[in-house]
Amino acid sequence: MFKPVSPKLNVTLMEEGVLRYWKSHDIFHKSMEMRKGGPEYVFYEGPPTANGKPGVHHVLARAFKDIFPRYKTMRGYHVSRRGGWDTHGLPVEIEVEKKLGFTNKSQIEEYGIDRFNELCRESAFTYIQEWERLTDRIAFWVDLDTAYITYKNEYIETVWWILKNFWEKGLLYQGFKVVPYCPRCGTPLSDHEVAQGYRDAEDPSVFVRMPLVDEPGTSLLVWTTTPWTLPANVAVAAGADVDYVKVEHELPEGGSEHLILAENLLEKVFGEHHPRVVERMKGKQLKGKRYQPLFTFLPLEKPAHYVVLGDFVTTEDGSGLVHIAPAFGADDMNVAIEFDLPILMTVAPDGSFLSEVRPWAGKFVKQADPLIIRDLEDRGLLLRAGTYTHTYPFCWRCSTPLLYYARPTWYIRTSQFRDRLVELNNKINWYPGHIKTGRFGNWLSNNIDWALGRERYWGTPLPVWECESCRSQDCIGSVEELSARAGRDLSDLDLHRPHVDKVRLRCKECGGVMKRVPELIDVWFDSGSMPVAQWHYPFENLDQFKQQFPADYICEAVDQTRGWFYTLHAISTLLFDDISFKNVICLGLILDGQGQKMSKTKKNIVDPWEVINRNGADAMRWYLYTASPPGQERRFSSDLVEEVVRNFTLTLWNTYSFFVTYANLDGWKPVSNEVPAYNSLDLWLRSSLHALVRDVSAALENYDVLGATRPIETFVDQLSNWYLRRSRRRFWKSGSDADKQAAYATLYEALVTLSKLLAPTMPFIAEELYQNLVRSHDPAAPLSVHLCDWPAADQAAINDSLNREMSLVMRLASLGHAARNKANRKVRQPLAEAAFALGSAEEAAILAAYADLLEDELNVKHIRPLSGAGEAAAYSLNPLPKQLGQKYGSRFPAVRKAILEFPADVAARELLDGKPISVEVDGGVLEILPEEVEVRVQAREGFAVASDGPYLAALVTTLTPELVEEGLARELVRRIQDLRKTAGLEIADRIKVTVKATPGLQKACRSFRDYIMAETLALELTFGEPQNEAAAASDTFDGEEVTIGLIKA
RNA sequence: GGGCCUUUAGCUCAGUUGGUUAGAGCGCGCCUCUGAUAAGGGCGAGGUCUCAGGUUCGAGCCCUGAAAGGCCCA
Repeated sequence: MFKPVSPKLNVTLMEEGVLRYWKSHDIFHKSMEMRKGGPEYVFYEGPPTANGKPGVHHVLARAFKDIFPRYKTMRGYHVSRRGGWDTHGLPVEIEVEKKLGFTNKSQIEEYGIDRFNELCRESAFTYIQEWERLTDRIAFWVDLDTAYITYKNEYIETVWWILKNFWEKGLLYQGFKVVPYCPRCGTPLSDHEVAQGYRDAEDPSVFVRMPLVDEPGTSLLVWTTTPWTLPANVAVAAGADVDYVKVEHELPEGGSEHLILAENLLEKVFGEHHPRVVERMKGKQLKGKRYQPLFTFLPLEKPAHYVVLGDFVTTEDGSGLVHIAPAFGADDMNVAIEFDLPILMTVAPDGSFLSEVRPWAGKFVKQADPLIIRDLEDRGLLLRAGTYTHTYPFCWRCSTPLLYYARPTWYIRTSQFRDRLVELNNKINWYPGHIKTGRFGNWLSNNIDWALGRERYWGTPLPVWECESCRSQDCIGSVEELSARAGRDLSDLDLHRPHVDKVRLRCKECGGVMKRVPELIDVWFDSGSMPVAQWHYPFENLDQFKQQFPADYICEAVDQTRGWFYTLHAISTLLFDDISFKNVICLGLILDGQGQKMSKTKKNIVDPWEVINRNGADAMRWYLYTASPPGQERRFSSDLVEEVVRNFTLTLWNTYSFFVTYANLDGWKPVSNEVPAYNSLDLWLRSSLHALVRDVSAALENYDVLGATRPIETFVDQLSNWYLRRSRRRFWKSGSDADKQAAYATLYEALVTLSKLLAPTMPFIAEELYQNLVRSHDPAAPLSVHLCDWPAADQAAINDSLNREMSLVMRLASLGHAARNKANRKVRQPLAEAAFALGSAEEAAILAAYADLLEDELNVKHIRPLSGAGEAAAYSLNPLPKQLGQKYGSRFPAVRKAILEFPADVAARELLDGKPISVEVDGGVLEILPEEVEVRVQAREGFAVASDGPYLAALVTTLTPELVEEGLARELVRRIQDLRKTAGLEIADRIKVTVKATPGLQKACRSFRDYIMAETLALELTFGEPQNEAAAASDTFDGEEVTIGLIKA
């Protein structure tokens, strides 16, 4: 016996039961142990931060992460999937700051970094239980017991080891990074803070002459809205492919000068009557031209004041020549690094000019703007000054205009590896493919050095110590090294601030005291180090690391292209000259039902628990897999998930429930030692099933999630709504013949195979089916579907022509139904004949082979082809453009015309017979093949017809008294069955029926007495007034009246 | 401003190397089937395939440009 299955499914109850089963049998760990010794499949978990609640987007990522480890396990791979937690960084600090009511960094220092970091350590796991609960509930199998944690000393030590490696290769250096900075608050602002403070602002707009050194009388015309940055100018940037012109500009005081600017901006700068163009050139021709500096307040340590090229140069505004002050612009700084330009720092951290900038020393830079403009004017360097309105960021706290301001920081010289990063990226398999050369590839080929330093508290400290006296620096790569240098055992030292800051080393150069530099490192370096640091490599676990590097598969959302995807790739490239992941699925964002991004402020966040509690984790997962290609953003609402349950889960469930119900009634058991007597429907289903196994397997091998899921939906639909619908009678009939055995065997095979195909994607329902269908009869079978081997496609069962035949039969059935509808003949009324017109002789044979099936489906007594001679009233020809167009190209219109002018009935006869016709085109004769023309037919009067392309269904709708009687009998059966249901009888209960009917119906009832009794499982059928104790009902139909009573026999 | 993605029915999405009549599901209306079904079937309403050019015998698909939306970066 199978466990009885109700057609009603309580999804959450079922899933929770499965969860308990997995837990009590420790299935997850068994799935890993079982495959020990098998080939390794490596999955890396991109560590989430547990200081916020998990949301739908986390379910998305976790759902996609889960598929392949499960699939590969079933394929025999050993997949240890270690979890991980990202614990450092600003988000954690901000939460703690909020809790403490802090608004700036000095409060943290007053409070004590020690205590502050302890709170951060706790806060990092505020929602750990939420995460564990959700991870568990959605059946993301990841090993959280052994999860790596980025704040552990061992983890940090490996990160130090990596940094030391970079240090020794000369890749770690100190430079400047331009950040949005509030001069009043004295602090840089994060992107998030900057975004809050954009406003329209009016700034100066000045055009300045920069006279060329080697071409007297010629100046570059340069535009800026921040005159205060001009004293820090070191270069002018031009666009390589921008068209520039040299113009002859008349001076008001007489004479003329030459100015260089972008051609596109001539009119914007000078108006319609712009000066005469005397020369044209591309930006790259300007490269290297030297000009006289506007100011010389600061000494230059490197060559400066020449034209460089920058891809950020546009011709929207200004002159197309961009003034470069590396200290005050991010683009400017990148150019400075690229061209090795000096960086002139003219401004103090409070926003005032340094004393070296003599005329304006101590003045706030924005207030100095007018003075600088006047100075330039006095020296004849100003062409024009005006104002310019644009959006500009202000401090959200104090409304001071922000300055872009260079702060000293540490960099990793990743740009040195730019080409290698790109090369290695070519070895990575990206989904969707465009990320590889698009968003990620572009990012790599424009790689700039990684700004590593952070002036914060909770994170991995930069292990660089600097000598107080000689400024020499050392990088420390392990605790052991630190102990040795410090001259004491530091193995118990917490490597976080402030403890590590207290460690002083002796300078190797001068014997002075070395202190650690104040910076932490970018938290992204932590997670990017994860392939190495999770194992505390190379201090231990050398084998594990080797075995688990690189990853076969990682999966995160698209926002990680410049996050984790990049840091993983950059670190492994610099460290090992190798990739760290082979296949990656890059997910799109989740939007709400209206296509808006989910955000706390919009209050449109969908709580995953709401969805899970209502429709279950399987349905949620399935929706995420099937809704759209993985890389695409997807709308999400719980209504859409509910649709999955209704259309897919319940269809599958009810097929399963049907099977179990009848298998139990018949005492059917799975047997494997004999080949069932399959009928054509069985063969078709098995052909589809094994094609499905083949296709789903191939899709999973290719990381094609859509291809691994949508075909299953189609199959389940056909299984339920065609195979089962057409096979029901085979299960109903009493006894146990070979045909019935074949039906059971086929349906059973389909359901068991489906449970395995669904195991990676819908792990719960897969398990539920498997337990009842397999485990209940085979105690020796694996404990769980997730411990099973992946099914193999039986190539011999796959028969493509069978699939084509059946889809023709379905199409004809559909046409038959349409014809019935048009004739207003309901299906319950049997009809004498249905005739079909077909496209070829071959198709006529298919019709004959499936005549029984169609007769049953359409409730007609006889199925046959439409006779060409007497019944087809008219033919028309449809020249098929695909075939003919490809064959004849531009001659197609003429060929088509010739075919349409050919006598249609003559052509039809030949073509339907499989013979070609000859038509004359442009004086030549062409042979047109049957497969190149579709023959359409119209039936003569007297049929109810429906057609579709070459196919036509024609019904004979005239009714004989016998047909009418049979129709009535079926009506009666229908009503008795309804009554059985409402009376609450079991499917197999036998009944006694009493019928009181008007004469016509009573006569029909007598004629079809056996049929009625067989259909309704009636042991007795009597005529007369129903007894009092019986369930009874009265009804009127087709002009007849009836009262039915029934009682359980 | 740059890069990438998206735009097909009221909604969610398919749409093969370009083929003339652009599909499915949900929702809506009418009809129908049913002792597995929360379902199924048929018919209908609902489309300027975002727009404009171009290539082609033929464009939802290819090319160019534009618009709108999204993400990332400035």
